[in-house]
Formats: sequence, structure tokens, C-alpha cells
Amino acid sequence: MARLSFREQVLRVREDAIVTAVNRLLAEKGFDLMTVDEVAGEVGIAKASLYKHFSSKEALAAAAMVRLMERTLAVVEQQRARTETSAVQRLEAVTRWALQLQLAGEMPSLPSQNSSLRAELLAHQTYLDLLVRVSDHLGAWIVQAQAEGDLDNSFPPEVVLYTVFARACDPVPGFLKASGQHSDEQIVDWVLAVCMNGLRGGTKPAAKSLPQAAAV
Amino acid sequence: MARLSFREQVLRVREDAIVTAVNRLLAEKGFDLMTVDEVAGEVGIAKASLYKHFSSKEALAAAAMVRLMERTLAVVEQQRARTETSAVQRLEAVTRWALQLQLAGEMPSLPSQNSSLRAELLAHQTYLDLLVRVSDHLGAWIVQAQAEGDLDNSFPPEVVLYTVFARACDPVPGFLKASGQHSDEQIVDWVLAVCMNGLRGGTKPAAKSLPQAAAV
DNA sequence: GTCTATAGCCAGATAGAC
DNA sequence: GTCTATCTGGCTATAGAC
Repeated sequence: MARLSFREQVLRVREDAIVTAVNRLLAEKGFDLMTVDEVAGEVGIAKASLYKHFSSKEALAAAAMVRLMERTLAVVEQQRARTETSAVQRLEAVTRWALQLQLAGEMPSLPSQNSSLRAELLAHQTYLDLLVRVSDHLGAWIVQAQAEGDLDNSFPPEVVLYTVFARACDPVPGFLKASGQHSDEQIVDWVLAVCMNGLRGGTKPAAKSLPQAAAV
Repeated sequence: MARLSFREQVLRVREDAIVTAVNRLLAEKGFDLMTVDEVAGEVGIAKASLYKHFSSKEALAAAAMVRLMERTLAVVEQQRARTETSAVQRLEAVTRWALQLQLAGEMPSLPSQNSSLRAELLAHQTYLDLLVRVSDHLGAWIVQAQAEGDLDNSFPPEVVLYTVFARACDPVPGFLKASGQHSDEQIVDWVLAVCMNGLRGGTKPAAKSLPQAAAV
């Protein structure tokens, strides 16, 4: 890795701050309601300066999604290194992390209907590459978990994969949090339990199951 | 019910056509990307004429949501009349209907973040009344199903209710449909199975005994 | 109530000085 | 690369004739 000049480091730090602001605003208001003025205001620079770093609002969103995928891949790799855990446990750990990220207000969400945004993402090689790597790892765990009887093997792997991905934009945690009656940890446990129980299906009997938690 | 004059009937039919167009466009593009010009174009009238019927874009969306709630309540009442079915079966039937509606491209979706839209809906007495009636019926079924052992009673009823409601905007059916490899019926079966299996429960998530993924 | 035409506004993007 | 100031287009909403 070549050393960066001082100016390049400053550039990096600034762009990092921009992406952080975009990430937060995307999580808070979504793409359509986020304005470029807000991003500039949060970073503390002029809007025109933003456009020296990113060529469009869509490019800003894409940069935030790239960072999300990098973070996700890091979590996946971390779980991959934990050789003592089963495939379904790794899958569950990554899903738990995603739910925690969402409840923390750091999960950027994009409208899947916006076509200009879709085009930008589908043309973004780095993003696509990261997405494929994450999907491949998760997909391998899914197939393995199905073979081990930990996930219902009557579901096509893509059904399981999409279901796991969809936890990133699940509205249920937000609703439960808005009711103000439960801790974040409790909310994550419930949503994760619904998700994993649903994917486990009827395949797996009690052989490997944990002791039943007492009903609360 | 008073008889309607001819002019009033014409008005009804026209407004019905407007709401139908709004409903379809909300399902296709969502609130932000839907323009009032498009609605007028689809109905075949001038935009100014639209504003004689509905005072704002938000009011248009609210009207579509009222119709959705009316349709939902009708389905709920229909299930309520089927005395031979159990509570969990009725809950599943309503959820299935919602998934089918979504796959048919007739499920309007609103951004929960838009504040002006939220305000309009929360001030709309008819909408709120319908929402409460639907929630009450579903809530009663949930409690009953938990008592009968058909749903995991360690989940608070609101967790179950929100999970069922969230199927209306679940992105998984759309992703599976986009892959083009499965029939709508098959997709509904899978998503519904994941949902109901998850709520039925039986075992607790394994990851609860695992160390949490470190923040990255 | 329907239309054409337009007002008013806001947000994305750019020009040009420094 | 940063700024201020401005352009541009598209959208909601309305005026006013018929």
C-alpha cells in the first residue's frame, strides 16, 4: 500500500466524514427526503464542495452502500474465523448484527423503486463485487445449515438469503422501539427469533436445541 | 342510506377511478416518486380537476389507504364468519391475502418517515377508525391462538401483530418474483410459511448464547 | 367541474472568483 | 478545493376562463 501524501489523507478524512453523514441521513430519512444541502450542512462544507467529491446525489448514496457492504463483509469474515460455530449460528450472528445496526440508526435504506438509483448501483463495480462476496458467503452457510438439518431444506437457498437480507429494512424493530416499552436487546431477540424459527421450519427436532427459555 | 342523485353517482365513480389510479401508482412507485400529473394522466382528467376532489397529494394517498383498510376489514370480517376455522388459520388467511395483493401490484406503500404524510393520516378519522378495527380483530385472534398453543405465547401480541402487518411491505416476495423462477402462488406459500413458522416458535435462537459480533 | 396556463417553491447541479 | 451566488427543471398547487 503506497503511503498517502498529507493532502490525500485530508481528502480521505473529509470524504469519510461525508459518507458518515450520508449514512446517518439515509438511515434517518431515506434517500428521497435526504437533501444534498443537509449533507453539506452536517459535514460543515458548502454544497458545491460536495460535488467536487461526489458527482451526484446517487453517487453519495452508492458510497454509503459501499461502506455498509464493507462493514458487512468484515462481520462475515469475523464469523468465518470462528471455527467452533455452526453455519446457522454464523448466519444468525450476522443477522443479529444487522438488526442492531438498524436499531442504532446506522442502517442506510434505499427505495428499491428509484430507477436512477438502481442504475447507479448496478453500474458500481465495487459495490456489486462486495455484494456478491457477502452473498456467496451467506449462501454457502445456508446450504451447509440445510444439509446439517439446522434450516428447513424445503426452502430454496435464495428464499433464506433474501429473508436474512430483508432484516436490514424490517419495519418491525422500529415499530417496537417506537412503542417505548422494550429494550433494544429484547427487540432484537424477538425479531431474530421470529426470523430464525421461521427458517428453521419443522425440519429440525430437539436434538441440538437449547433448553427452552421460560415464558416471560 | 339516502339515494344518490345522478350527479352524485358520477362524482362517486370519478373519485373511485382517482383512488384506483393512486392505489396502483403508490404500489408501483411509492409516494415520493408518484406525481400528481401522473395520477391525472392515468385518470384522464386535468390536474386542476383532481384538486377539486382532493385538496393535496397527501389527501390522495390517505384516500388510497382508507380504501386499503376497507378492503382489509372486509377480508377480516369474511374470515370472522368462518366459524369452523381456528384463530391462527384466520390470521394466516388474512396474511396470505395481503401477500397476494402485494404480488398483484395493488398494495400501496407509504414512506413511514414523511412527516406531512404522517400528520395527514393521523388526522384522518376514518382511516384511524378502520385501522383500529382491523388491529382489534387481529389482536383478538392472536391472543386466542396463543392460548390455544398455535402461536408462541412468549411473544407479546404486538410483536405478532406488527410481524403480520409488515408482510404488506415485505421486499422478499418482490425479489423472488424478480428472479422469475417461481410462480406467485409458490412465493406466497414460502413467505407465509417462514412467517407463520416463525411466530409458532418452539425453540429459542441459538445465537443468544454466542458472543456478539464486535462493531466494525 | 373541467380545462389551459402559470405561479411559487424547492432541490439538484453549476459558474466563477479566490 | 472551497466558497457564494445562480441556474435549471420539475413538482405542488392555484387563477381564471368557460
